Amino acid sequence: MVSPGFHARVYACVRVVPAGFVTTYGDVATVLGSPRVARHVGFALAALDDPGVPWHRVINAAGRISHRGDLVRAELQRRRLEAEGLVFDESGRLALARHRYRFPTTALPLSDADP
DNA sequence: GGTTTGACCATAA
DNA sequence: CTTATGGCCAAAC
Repeated sequence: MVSPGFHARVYACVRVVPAGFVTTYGDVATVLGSPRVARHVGFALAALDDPGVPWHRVINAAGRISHRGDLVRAELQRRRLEAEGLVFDESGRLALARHRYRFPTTALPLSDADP
């Protein structure tokens, strides 16, 4: 992969998140190098067509599921997260502080080029 | 090619 | 707690 598109990088990051943990759009964007492209992380996942990518482990900074109208997707996401042991509180949020996955500072699947 | 759009985020009121 | 606003930048049109 010599010319990784933005989507491909998003998928690579999400693929790293282990089961039982979650990450946020902003975190993924930050790991990719720009904390301001959080929207594109969601945009990339919206166009996702790879069952190997655990898209359900990506939530927003508030610890809630971003459905943006698609409640069906949100319910599926919540179900998958609960199946991995995550627990939502009464407000529909989950303990981000406990389950947030920390991306390694090195050895990320983005090392296609050196800064 | 410019314009629109978005599974967001931080801040302010 | 909620709503409003500005910013951001890669795809789709």
